[in-house]
Amino acid sequence: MMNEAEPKLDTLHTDPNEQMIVDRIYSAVMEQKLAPRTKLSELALCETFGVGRMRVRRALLLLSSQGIVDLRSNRGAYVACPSADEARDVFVARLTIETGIVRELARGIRDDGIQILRSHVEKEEVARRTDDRPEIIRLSGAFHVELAKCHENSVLIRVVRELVTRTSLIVALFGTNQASTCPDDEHASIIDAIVSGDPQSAEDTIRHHILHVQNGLDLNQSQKAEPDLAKILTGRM
Amino acid sequence: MMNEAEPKLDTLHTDPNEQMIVDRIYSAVMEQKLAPRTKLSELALCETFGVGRMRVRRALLLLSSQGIVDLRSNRGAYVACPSADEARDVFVARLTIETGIVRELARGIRDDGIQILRSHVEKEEVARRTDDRPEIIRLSGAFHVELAKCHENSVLIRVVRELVTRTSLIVALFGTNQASTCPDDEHASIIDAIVSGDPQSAEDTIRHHILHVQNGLDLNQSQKAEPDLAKILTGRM
DNA sequence: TTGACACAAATTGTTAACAATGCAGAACTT
DNA sequence: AAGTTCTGCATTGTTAACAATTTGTGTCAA
Repeated sequence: MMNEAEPKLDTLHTDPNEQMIVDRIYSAVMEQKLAPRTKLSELALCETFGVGRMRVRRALLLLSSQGIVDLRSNRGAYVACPSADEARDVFVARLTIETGIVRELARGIRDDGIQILRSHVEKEEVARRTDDRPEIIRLSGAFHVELAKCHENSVLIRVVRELVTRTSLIVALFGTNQASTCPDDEHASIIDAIVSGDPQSAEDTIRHHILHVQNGLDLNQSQKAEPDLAKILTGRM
Repeated sequence: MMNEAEPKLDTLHTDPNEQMIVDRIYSAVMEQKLAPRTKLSELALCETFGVGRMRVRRALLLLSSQGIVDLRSNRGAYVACPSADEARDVFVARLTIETGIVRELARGIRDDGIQILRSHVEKEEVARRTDDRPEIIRLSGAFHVELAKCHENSVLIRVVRELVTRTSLIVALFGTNQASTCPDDEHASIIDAIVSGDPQSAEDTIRHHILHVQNGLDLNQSQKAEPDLAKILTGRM
């Protein structure tokens, strides 16, 4: 029996449908509790969530359709391992979509939206002061989803959530030693730019921010933990 | 026995996987061969594609995750019937994403990309001259996907394809009597704006175009063929 | 005729068994 | 000892039967 690292997913006690399973894995990836290339065996997920194989397989299919999971025929499901090209695609797509979102928000945002964003940044600061690393990572990505939520557009929310999640995988793979998450005060700057009402300024700010994250990566070098090594490490600890 | 309109899907003779099934239904919806609220019974799809129920159910799940199909528990799968709110979301998302795409294309587009776009518009004109309505509809949507393809970004291509398909459903539901597809020469104008190299002009052109399509709809009125009536008509012809 | 109720048929959802594939370790050869 | 083949085990893929729900129909009563 293998004793590879178990996915860090708390067991549920309710009766979850496949969307709950998808969300749980989604969250785990976003919080970098599930590393790229982690094997997601059907049996393990069945036991973790207390459901039949069908539910698990449906959830895995949905996850694979969003690029979060790689489904390899007859070999199982693995947390996705984006290539450098895919990573670039994700960042370009984020630039395209998120700049559009903040430009529109700069033209008019509801007051409660601003409230939510500011309190979100506050939470980030708290997490940073208490050095709660998982929480920092989670909130850091969630901020961008909150921006999309201010737009109140179901399509954009879904797309941004997908892209933020994939960004987590990319950072895990290509991140350099330095702080590999969203820098400290840039989220606050984005809010300020939105509130100022200048679309161009808002666009520039978030573009700078996203590029900042991308520049913290090393997309030209090989990925961390190439397949063979990872296999060795998980096979025999 | 019901004698409702059969889905217009030619039978296949190869051994398709679920992605092929998804693509076929995708195409049928984009070409408006499958109307909203059309029931997609598992048995019918199994026979049409010559596959087992599992493949069909996986395909339907994928389609539902993209808003093309509504999966109602214990009642089956139906071609999606977007609400007016969902329709607005789709158009806002298209504005956000497609303006971003053409702005970037205006900053630099490969020559072969221009070639493809121009020959695409030519095909549209041919189809229009020969009054090939299904082909007009198909090409009209496909143009926007081709724009995304010029960007060579897998994420954006996928999202645009989804949105264009959903737009087909929306037009089918909310379209007024008039020409409910992309107007004649606006696609050519978009190409010209891109080639001119002025991002702002390109953005304005495609924004105008998308809004033009949206204005051809009647999103405030009730949808065509409200549920009850449709039920009556299909139940007893 | 209309409505309610009951039953039958059809369709979807779930489960479990089976088949097929890949993987790992043992045995064998060189 | 290194490499190769073989065999058994574990995991995934598929099928088919079964259960549950909805839907349509027919009967009956008001």
